[in-house]
Amino acid sequence: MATKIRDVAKAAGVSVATVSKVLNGYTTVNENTKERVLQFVKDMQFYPNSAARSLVGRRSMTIGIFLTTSLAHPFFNQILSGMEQALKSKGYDLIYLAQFSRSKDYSFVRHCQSRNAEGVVVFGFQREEMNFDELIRSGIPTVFIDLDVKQGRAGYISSDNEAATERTVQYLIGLHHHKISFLSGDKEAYASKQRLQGYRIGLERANIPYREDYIADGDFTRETGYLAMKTLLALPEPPTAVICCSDLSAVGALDAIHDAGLSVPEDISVIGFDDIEIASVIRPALTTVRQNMTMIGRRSIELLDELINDDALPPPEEIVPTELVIRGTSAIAKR
Amino acid sequence: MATKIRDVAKAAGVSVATVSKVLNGYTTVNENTKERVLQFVKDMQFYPNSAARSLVGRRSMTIGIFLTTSLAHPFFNQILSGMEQALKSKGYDLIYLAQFSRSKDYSFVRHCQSRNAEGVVVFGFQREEMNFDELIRSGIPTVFIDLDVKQGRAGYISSDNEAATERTVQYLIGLHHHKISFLSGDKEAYASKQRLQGYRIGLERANIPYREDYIADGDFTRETGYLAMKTLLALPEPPTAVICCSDLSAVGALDAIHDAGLSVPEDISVIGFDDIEIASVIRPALTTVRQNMTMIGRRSIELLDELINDDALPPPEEIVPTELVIRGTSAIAKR
DNA sequence: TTGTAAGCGTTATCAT
DNA sequence: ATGATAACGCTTACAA
Repeated sequence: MATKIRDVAKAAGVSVATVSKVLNGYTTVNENTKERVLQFVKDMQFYPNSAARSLVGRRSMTIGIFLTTSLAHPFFNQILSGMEQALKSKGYDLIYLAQFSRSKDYSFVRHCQSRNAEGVVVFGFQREEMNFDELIRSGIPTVFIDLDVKQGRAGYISSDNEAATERTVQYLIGLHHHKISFLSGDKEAYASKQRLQGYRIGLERANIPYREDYIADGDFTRETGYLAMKTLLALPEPPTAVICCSDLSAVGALDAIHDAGLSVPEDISVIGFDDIEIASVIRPALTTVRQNMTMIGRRSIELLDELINDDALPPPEEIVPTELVIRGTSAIAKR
Repeated sequence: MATKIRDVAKAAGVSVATVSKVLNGYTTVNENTKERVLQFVKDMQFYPNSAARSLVGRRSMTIGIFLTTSLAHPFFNQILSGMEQALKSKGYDLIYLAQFSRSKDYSFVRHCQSRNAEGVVVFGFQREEMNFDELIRSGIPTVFIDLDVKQGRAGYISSDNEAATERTVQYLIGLHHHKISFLSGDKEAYASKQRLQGYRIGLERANIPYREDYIADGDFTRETGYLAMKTLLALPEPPTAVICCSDLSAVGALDAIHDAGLSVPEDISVIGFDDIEIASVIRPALTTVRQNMTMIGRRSIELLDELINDDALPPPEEIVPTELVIRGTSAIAKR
């Protein structure tokens, strides 16, 4: 059986109330008693039962996470790894709310409450995909990753998608590209929209007209990247550079380009997004926008912790810088 | 505020005990009352508070997971995705025990107890790396992934590492390779040991002598794969085929081979392990052993569930089949 | 078939 | 400075 507060109290010759006070940092306890109690807590390896704690309304030190694993999340490891540091230093454990379902009966809020989660991180969803309104209205501290919700007690964190593509466009223009395509991820995805926006701004700043036919649809996967690139190549005036919404779709685009007998970067420059491991492994290595997923993971927890500890705090909105990593798939435009 | 059992009872005009009985599947409750209660439970979106439930000794429906994220786990997503299905169907949520620490004071057991985890999955550790003895002795149902613990209430699940490399050796011998190297992962890792064992058996069955100098050290990463391959290439009689312990180290090996001015598969055949996305993206695509991580994830939860529900159950030991995926980095040995 | 009430381990209020 | 004790939301004898 696990050690209980009662056992510790008995051993230390004090009441449970005193032990509890020591553990909860009350200053009204004698220094000597405190020392003794702490010693027993340590020796007896007393870990307070979190259920009992939650029940009396004390902090549960639990953060919930809602996740779609059905989608491909090539970097959830990195996010988790980033989260871990923050969770440790703030003292939380993380509960993956697997019972989440898409059925009408399901309630985010009820689920969180039943698990006594103090706050929740949401990752991998699109805005309209789920009924997040109930969650947002509930006042449960929430941090969305890659979804711009900023309302009540719900804020978000994401990469600087817009700035990233704007910079990428500038970079390509610097290489004398004028026919620049944008290979979109899922058009409904927040990240895709932001990146498209940055693309438009980039062109505008350089006085290059925006062409509808230079926008190709995809959904972040290699397969759609391939298909989309084929379409672009079939254009009467195909692009000399293409900005992709993911490294995977960039790989698909590269496949299509090779199949068409063209070469990269001589004929066409290709830029990815994410900087997953694949990017540096393929030949030529992929020029891409590196997302700092570790940072996003860490900060998501830190932001949530702040939200939990201060209910007057306005919803956070944090944009994490990306970095253009120039490798072998981009070069000066062919004359 | 969240709906409580008391609220439901009041609304349905019964006692809390009756509601509880309905929820816990007691048969001693009138069919009509049951229906009515269930209707209210649904309408009022009543989710029982799991802390209160755990406290009275009922099931917490919580499974813990200990993980090293410090190592690279390119497929934790897949494991999690496999787990998800099983968690859903069995009704568990998964708590990531982030407060885990390597300090002397830390106790796996206490941590699990304090969180009321009914069982725990352990992934990414080596046997001697942590003090698992306390956990194993505690009687907490435990499933280790990729670590052969089978004792008390702790069992394990892993790929058929040994058979996998034995089959790979056979395959290479079928291609007339006789000088076959083994590029090890971390030598202390369970998976590495098993794979080395399979390699030895494979050679033995074909009456090919085992050569110490054909074994190269690594740690699953691209960097050590590169270094190890360099060493092998510097041998007076270099191998014509090399079996790597991960796809990443295979990529490193390929780099070294190219740097030496040799080509794959013409001069040397290279086989990876894992079948991560990179394997099918590189050119030539990597011949590799595919691990079914989704299956491992799903089964780890199912096994744990069985262990939880039957305390007479002997510790499980489940070996998940792998599959040799033949692509472009393996060919008939050069004459 | 239903209800009453004790108890799970902890915190917090109120005495002492 | 310390200790009794009610309360948290639920399950489960036991009583009715």
